[in-house]
Amino acid sequence: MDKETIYDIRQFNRFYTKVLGLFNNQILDTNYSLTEARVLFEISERTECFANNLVQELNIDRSYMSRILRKLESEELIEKKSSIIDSRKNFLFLTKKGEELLDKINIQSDEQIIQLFTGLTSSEINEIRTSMMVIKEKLEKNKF
Amino acid sequence: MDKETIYDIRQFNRFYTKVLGLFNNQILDTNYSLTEARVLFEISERTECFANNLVQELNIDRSYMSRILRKLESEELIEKKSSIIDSRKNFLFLTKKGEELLDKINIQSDEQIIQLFTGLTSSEINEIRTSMMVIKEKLEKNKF
DNA sequence: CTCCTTTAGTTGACTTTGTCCACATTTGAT
DNA sequence: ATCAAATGTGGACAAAGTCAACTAAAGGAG
Repeated sequence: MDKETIYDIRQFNRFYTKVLGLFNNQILDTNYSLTEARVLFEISERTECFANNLVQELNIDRSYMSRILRKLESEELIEKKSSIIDSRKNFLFLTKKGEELLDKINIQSDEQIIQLFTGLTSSEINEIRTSMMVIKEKLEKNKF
Repeated sequence: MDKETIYDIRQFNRFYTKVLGLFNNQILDTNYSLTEARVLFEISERTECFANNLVQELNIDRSYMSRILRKLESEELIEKKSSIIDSRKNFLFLTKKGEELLDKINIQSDEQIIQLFTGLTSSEINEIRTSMMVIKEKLEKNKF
């Protein structure tokens, strides 16, 4: 890899840090943090979800995850149900209230995306989309 | 924008959060945080740099920035020199020691990039690079 | 089965990171 | 001359994240 390529990639990384930062700091008008939102999202995406899946997927310390989950449980956004097969594990799932919150967050997140792209032509949007998929597919197959 | 497009973009954002997270957690064998590294980087990139530039570019609270700068100064990585034209402002610049640290961080960052891309062919790497530049240019011209 | 290692999750104590607000000083505009 | 806005500082605090020790259960190997 030549210097220019590395330079461009690092520049992109700095740039995209800023883009993502924008979203994350627009902490939506719920009282929940990005991390909590991501936890809810991951729980809803999985048919079976344990704390440890989240720890790995979101790269969060397990003690910290434990506290996050306890908080979400105390606010009745999720429920834990101990597994019969392996009683160390707890199945995690969203409550009705948790699903509603996630819906709300999803709507807001979609709107953030729309805002970011407003002003671009649909062919430009498509170019970006395609570019994103290229990056994701190639890096994913390589490392993730 | 249709639902599928928004979906793909959000998926990319989640994915790239993970990629960036990898890097950020690896500021390893210096005792400095990613934020401190970014501050040093920005100071070195600018011919004239004031605290407020950093606050805006890096999206960091100004009281927090004040403390970061004080820490960096106390460790002799940067120096402040009060502006004659506007005595509220301090010119910021790297000391020799700061430059050396930044060099070290840059080398490590380059290596992280190389690691991430090892395993891909050079045409794949080029596709990714081009894709990144498309995304950056289009979004930058639109919003940033 | 028993012993041992590994895995899942919890807790306490702590550090780091980030936020909010009030404040001093200085500048620039009217 | 006055007043609003900009720049940076400091106190007090809250949120986010880390580390080590611990319980308890599960999965072997012999």
